[in-house]
Amino acid sequence: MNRPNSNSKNRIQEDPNNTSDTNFIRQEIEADLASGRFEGRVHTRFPPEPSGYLHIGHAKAICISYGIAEDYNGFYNLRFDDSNPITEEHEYVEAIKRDVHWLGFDWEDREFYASDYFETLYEYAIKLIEKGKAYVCDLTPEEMRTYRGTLVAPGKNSPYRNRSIEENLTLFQGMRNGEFSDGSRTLRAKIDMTSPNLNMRDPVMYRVLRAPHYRHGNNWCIYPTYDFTHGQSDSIEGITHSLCDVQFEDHRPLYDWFLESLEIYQPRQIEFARLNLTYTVLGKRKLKILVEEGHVNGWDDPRLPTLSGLRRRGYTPEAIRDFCNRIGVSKADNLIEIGQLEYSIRDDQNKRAPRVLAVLNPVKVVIDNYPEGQVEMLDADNNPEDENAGTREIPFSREIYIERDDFMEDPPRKFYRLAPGREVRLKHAYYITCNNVVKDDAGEVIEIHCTYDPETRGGWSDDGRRVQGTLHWVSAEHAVDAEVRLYDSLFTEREPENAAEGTDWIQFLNPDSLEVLNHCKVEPSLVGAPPESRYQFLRIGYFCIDPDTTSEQLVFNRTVPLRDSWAKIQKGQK
RNA sequence: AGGGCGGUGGCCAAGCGGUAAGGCACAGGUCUUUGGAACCUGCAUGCGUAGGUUCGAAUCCUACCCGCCCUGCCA
Repeated sequence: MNRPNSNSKNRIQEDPNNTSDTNFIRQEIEADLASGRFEGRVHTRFPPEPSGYLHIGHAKAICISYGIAEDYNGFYNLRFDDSNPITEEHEYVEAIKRDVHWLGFDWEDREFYASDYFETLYEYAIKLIEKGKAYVCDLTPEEMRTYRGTLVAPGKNSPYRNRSIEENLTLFQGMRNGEFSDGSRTLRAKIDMTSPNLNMRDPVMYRVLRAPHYRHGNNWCIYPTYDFTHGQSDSIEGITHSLCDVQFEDHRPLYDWFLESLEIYQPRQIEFARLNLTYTVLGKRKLKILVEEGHVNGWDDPRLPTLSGLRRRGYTPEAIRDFCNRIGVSKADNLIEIGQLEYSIRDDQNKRAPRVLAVLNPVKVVIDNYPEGQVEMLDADNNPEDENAGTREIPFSREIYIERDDFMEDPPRKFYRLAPGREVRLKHAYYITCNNVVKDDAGEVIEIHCTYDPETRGGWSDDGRRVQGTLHWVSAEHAVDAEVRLYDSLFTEREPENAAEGTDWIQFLNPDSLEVLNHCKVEPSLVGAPPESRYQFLRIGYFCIDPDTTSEQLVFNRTVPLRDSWAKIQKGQK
């Protein structure tokens, strides 16, 4: 990792869009740096449990923890908090690593697993028993709940709380040796059953659980709880700043109690608010339900806010990091509008995505005065926002497809597109004027007849003539068929989880979140593009090649539509 | 109800006793071979409420109101 860095922080502070440069966490870290609290070190970590895929909320956490380590010239670890063998799988480890790398972060050789600390944790537990600070308890789960008390009533001491150190040592060894049945005994911290902080009411440190661990097989039949694992893991790794969700704020006294009782190195935990997004759900359990109950097609369904879903949808890591920088960091509850995320990908793709012509809902146009059989290759710039993007050639011929929405027989005011008697520009090609239309028996327009002006090649007119509209098109003879998947929000409610008292969020799934269009017409240059290639379909939106694409069939995902002020005008007219 | 943490424009978010940054959204406008982009303009006499301290308060004090989290041998 680069050492002294005097520039990266300044670079960030110069970016007016970045609100993270002055956030309260950085202020605390700077105070620690100034006071020499951690000998000037900054060492953070991202501690996922491998029981699901990463989502945009994790991206926020990663950007905060890793971004801070980078900016203060420190280090960051990736640690899997894998202390519950029931829910964890190796598949998730791989998926998480892939996503973190994809986001653009490299933890180098600092990849750790809490489960690798099991032996140390076991020794820590014995140390607490020896200090009289932990005891083996025989209460059943139900009994323990009763003894714990309530939010307003204090708990009462377990009848097993005063076992001798010797007996506790023997019993705990017995737990490890498999002498007791699952759930029959626990090791508990001896703290204070009357504490107003429920986490301090003699929390469980170890449970008996005969389940194979994905990394350690059947080596263990007792597993430490998260509370007894997390803080010590940070300590073992020499983390200076443990940045986490505000939900762990009242666990901090417990972590500190363990660390102080164990007399081991103590990191500083700082909490921030988790991300919430409109029209979706974030939260491992809910996402898992969507995937496992088949409401979506896997963890990488483009409608999901998972990183793999966003990737498949066409989001770039740069756009996601930009989003995370823009939303800032605080402790206040928040609900970010999905439009904020969309802004970041549009901004990113506007600068980078090659423009191509594609017609999603085609209607044929015949240019009556264009020579039959003639084909011209026309120059088209690949990206007007990028002067280095170059140009390509696209074929033009007598019959083309245009968007059905770009023609109206009886247009309203402000409709700048094709209509009988109207002249419009075909992007990169010619001006055409509509003469008449052919309809089928149902009255639907099936063919639009036009004439073109040969003097307007390239889309220019020397006589100063102005046309109101510019249409995208594709030569019928050269067009390639494609499947295009249009996505809308996964939920119909802004806050599916809070939409109605006592209702199930799943009922707010949007039945129209996926619309598949077949026989869309795209320009031939798109043949052979690899998955994840991203384009702007001119005048429509940003699209990305889906991995379902074969040599026979192109499949595109719509990442996000272009902003559409015509749609707004239409809405206002209704 | 006990504890913890929050409350600055529609959504985020700076602000740290000297008179409300910025982004998204929205509304106008300029420009335009994408109704895109870019550019310009507008958008909190107000910081949960009520008092108080002060020459001066979003910032300090007091009380109250509202929201979120905590009663897994999940993380």
